[in-house]
Amino acid sequence: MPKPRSISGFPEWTPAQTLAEQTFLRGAISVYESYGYTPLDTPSVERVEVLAAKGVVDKEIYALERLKAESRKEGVLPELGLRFDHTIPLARYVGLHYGELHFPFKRYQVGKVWRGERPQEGRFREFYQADIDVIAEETLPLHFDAEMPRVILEIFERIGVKAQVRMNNRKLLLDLFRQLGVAEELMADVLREADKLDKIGAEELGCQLQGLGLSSELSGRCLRLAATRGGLDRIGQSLEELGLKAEGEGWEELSSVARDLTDLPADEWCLDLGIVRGLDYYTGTIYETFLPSYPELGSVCSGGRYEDLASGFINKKLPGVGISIGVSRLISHLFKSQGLPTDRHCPTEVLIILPDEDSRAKCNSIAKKLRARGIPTEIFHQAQKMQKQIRYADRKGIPQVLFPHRYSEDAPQVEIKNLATGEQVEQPLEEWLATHASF
RNA sequence: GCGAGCGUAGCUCAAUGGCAGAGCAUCGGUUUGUGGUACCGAGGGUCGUGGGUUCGACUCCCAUCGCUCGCCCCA
Repeated sequence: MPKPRSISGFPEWTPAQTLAEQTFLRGAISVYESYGYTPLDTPSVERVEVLAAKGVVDKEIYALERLKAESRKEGVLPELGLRFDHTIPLARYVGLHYGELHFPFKRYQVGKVWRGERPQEGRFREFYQADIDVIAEETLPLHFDAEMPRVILEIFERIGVKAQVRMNNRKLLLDLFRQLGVAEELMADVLREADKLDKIGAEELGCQLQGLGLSSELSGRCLRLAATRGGLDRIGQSLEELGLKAEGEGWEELSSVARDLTDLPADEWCLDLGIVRGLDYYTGTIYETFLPSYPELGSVCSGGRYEDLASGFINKKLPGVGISIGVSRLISHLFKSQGLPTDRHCPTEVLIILPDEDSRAKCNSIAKKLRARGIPTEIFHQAQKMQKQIRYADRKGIPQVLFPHRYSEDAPQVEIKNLATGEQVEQPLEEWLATHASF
């Protein structure tokens, strides 16, 4: 028999952790739906030609083949691969089903994606992403760019974790670095480095920029630009100090989104000219989301606007904007730092004690009433000592234990013990249900 | 692709080259209508795998596989 082992980069949680993760996902889904986003569940597998947009076949794409593929030849790519995000599948889907969709198309997709990376802290090869995107025909109102942070902040509010969405605009970013005098051929490298400001610090970034051939004066100005963060006024002021013009399409877009968000608490979002995003396809607003309580975690949720989502698949102009929560990275870090409770090992809210075999019918009838109220209920499986039955509930983190001993159809009295407080009440079942109907 | 560290009980880890251990977890018990704490007890091991050195290897050497953590990259 082979030894059971874990596979690097493929996280596997305990039941308690899985429950916490699934609860988070359900919470995210319910917020997404509250904004009208509709679920989409595309296959895990796409054709490699679809995944390899722009003709680039990345080695991080996992291929899918039969174990004994007859067709495997030297130099011939496999036909199928596992999706590495939800955006490419969405583009393919929209291209294929264009005629059946109503625009703006607002969809969410929660599921696993796969990347053949070298795993390390916070980087997995299989992980959950929870995406929302809006796709429109021809033009997509900027209102949707402002909706993304609203939705995301609401999800983090649910789990009681402070979050801050930082936004920038690709056009503005390019415009400003050009104004500073960064040469076009260096732009990609400069931006890639500028994105690391938070991670490596100003001093190291300065060295890297000069290493690229920037003068010390220019690299200093790039540093100041990348470090610019705050509200609209603050950004405008900083640009003025740097002698840069706050104008143009990028500036107008970013300003408009910012004005749309003025009702949100000031510490939950900001503009940040150091946000770059690696993806080539972002063309407008871009987002990164940070948790102030866990600065070491980096961005847990990012995305942006793209002018042409599906142009490779259909001859239409379909702009979109979307954002994606890196659920696995987030969750695993919260587990490590006790940021998410994992005391519940199962969904059970109430364990019904089984005093003896003759009471089983009675217990079943009580359980049925509880379940009808939406209370996850289990009956202990064997008429064992009470202390064993209660200990079972305690170890699994089941919050309430119900003693059916006095219960009868004529006098439906139950005793219910709260294991957290040790408090025990005796009252008619219906009466207890009326006060505990919703967990 | 590059680099570093680590593989011993379910988990976290000990063990000068000389009998394989602890804590936690699990299970049982401390007189059976009430958990957590405490005490007593039990089960559980091809020391990742293969080779070498040695009277003798968990320990030293080589190889291999795996895991972890960095770098690169991150559509």
